[in-house]
Amino acid sequence: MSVTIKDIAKRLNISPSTVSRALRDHPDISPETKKKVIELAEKLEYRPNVIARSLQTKKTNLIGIIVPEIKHHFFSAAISGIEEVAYKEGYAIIVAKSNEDFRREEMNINVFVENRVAGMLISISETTVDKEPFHMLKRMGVPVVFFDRVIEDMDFPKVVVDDYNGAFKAVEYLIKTGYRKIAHLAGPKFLSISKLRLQGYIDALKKYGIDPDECGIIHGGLHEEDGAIGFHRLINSFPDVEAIFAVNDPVAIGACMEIKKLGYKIPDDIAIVGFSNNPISSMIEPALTTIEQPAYDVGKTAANMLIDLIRNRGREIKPRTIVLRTKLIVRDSA
Amino acid sequence: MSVTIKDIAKRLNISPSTVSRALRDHPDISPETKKKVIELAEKLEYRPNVIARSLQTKKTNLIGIIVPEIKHHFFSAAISGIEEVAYKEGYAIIVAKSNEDFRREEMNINVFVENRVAGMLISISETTVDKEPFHMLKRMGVPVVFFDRVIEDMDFPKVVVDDYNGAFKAVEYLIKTGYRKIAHLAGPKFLSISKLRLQGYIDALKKYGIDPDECGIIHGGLHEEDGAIGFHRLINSFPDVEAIFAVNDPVAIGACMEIKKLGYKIPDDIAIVGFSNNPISSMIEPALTTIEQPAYDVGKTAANMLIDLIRNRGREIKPRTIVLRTKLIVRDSA
DNA sequence: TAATAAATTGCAAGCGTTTGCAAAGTTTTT
DNA sequence: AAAAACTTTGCAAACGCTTGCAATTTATTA
Repeated sequence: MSVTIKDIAKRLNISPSTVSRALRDHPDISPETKKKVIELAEKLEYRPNVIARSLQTKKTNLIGIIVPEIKHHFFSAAISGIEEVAYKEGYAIIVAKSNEDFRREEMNINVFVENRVAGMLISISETTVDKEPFHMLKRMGVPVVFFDRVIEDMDFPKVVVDDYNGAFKAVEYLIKTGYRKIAHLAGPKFLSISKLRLQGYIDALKKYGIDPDECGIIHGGLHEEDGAIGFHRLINSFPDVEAIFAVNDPVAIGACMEIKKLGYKIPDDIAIVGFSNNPISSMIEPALTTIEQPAYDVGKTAANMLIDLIRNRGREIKPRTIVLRTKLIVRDSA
Repeated sequence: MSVTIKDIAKRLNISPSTVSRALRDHPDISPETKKKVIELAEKLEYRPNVIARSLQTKKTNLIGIIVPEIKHHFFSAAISGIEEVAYKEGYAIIVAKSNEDFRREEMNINVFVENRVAGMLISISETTVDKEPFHMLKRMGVPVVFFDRVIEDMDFPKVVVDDYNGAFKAVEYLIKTGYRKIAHLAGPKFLSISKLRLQGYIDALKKYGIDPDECGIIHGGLHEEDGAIGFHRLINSFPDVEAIFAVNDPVAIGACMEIKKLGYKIPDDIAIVGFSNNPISSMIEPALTTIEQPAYDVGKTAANMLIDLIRNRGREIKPRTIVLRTKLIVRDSA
């Protein structure tokens, strides 16, 4: 069906090895044969078979990406960033989503291993507790970089945003604006990002002598509906809440909708700050004050780290964590 | 490094072929040897080498996806849908973005061909005019399905939304609500979706005896900024515009921002309808009336078609076009 | 009991490349 | 003119798996 190096060799009465070398511009081959080979290859529309090459060289140009969900803006922007550097460096990306399900995550990891990807970029699901699949990757020597949602105590490199500081800045801003009763709509308890944002929130309150226990911390999911539900629970337990720091923008927006529906005014009755700076957040009414999270850069940085890792295989590289800076974007909701 | 079928064979004193068959549960192999093989494979953490298998079987489990941009909601949702069915059917997806650049699109196509993907799902860039790369795919016999942004006169199967009808419905709704001077912020001229939406707009006007030439058709890009720019040009040429139909939500939203900035009220001074039903559109103020475009379903449908194509290779399948229905979502902007 | 059939297993080739090394041909050096 | 040194090409094995067919072993039948 498709033309191979052998076909070219036969038509030119030379050996496959010569063709192979000619096509890759090997210095051993004379200019004339190179010319002949390349011309015929073009004429026949020869396409190197990467699969055969990979089998031989034991290398692939595939980078595997696992994310909880593709269509969430943070992840799709991160993937876009990864794709950008992967493309420039000659890698292709293969992406899988876990749907926040650790079993599916494990399946995806297996598929990637079986496809012998050069390395993986992983953002774990919120249900991931079993670390065995990741230990397996370690044993197999697969280069892995975690991004955003990481497993803290595994020594793979990580790229995260400064969740703690971002949260701290957000809450500090609220305090300085004059609020005291500042509640937190927190994320899933086991997720590193939730924990860090929660801690930043708590520490900011403490720094200004506010007792977190009297403010209201409501754990929930990461989506809009969780914001609405969370706000309901909040307003029941802490009717005198003045401001809210939400674990992310969707939750903040969900809460906003609910707040407005219940007839409160933002920010006059209740102020609110989100986290992520989703494109949406600047367009809602009132525009959401939030923490900018450089999703695209997270992707690019993680991809660059991974490619370094892949290329330096052998030479030991110390796993390190890169923390990208967040920025407070003040708009109208606080 | 990693353990192979041969390793298992050697340790068990049997032949590689037996191991191969045992692992794939071939009926020829006795239950006892199967058991031995499977147990040892697990103990040694054997992982089949998909690359070697692909080389042998001349099949891969890779589906290539090319989109103009990953982070746009429509595409990320479509990719999510594709991933869903691909996962279920045992395929992995490899995704590349063209950045709306036809040269990069061609590069991506080549990479996919060289990786011998089982098939491709393509949504073309807005700069694509040269069809040669696609003819090449045809010559090579690569299964391809276009989705959303298609090349109309190529006989690959296509999955699109009913752009024409969606546009028609949107404009008809505006007319029935009482507007007459209805302008159109159109997309890039050569894109099928632009053309169809434009045609739907024109035909709806004509049906009700309105002359499109007196309403204002402004061509531009597909992003927010294009909406702002477009509205500016519009209001200069057609100061008495009453309503706007925008080629998509980002453009509509960009126009909204500008409209509000210039002090007009929506929908009282100017009504506006978008296209896509981006998540954003329900959250802005006023909530955007728009046409729902089932992005996730487009992805799923296209993936299913492609997999059919892949599996039926040989048996001729007539390329056909599937048109997914759109729905008018009435909210506050019109 | 010998012949036949069925159940297991192994041999060997092949998928399309790459690559170390040998072979042949050409040029330079002594 | 022979030896040495390049230059250019080809041989053959290898990468890890699959598979048609032959070989072996075991069970069945006449």
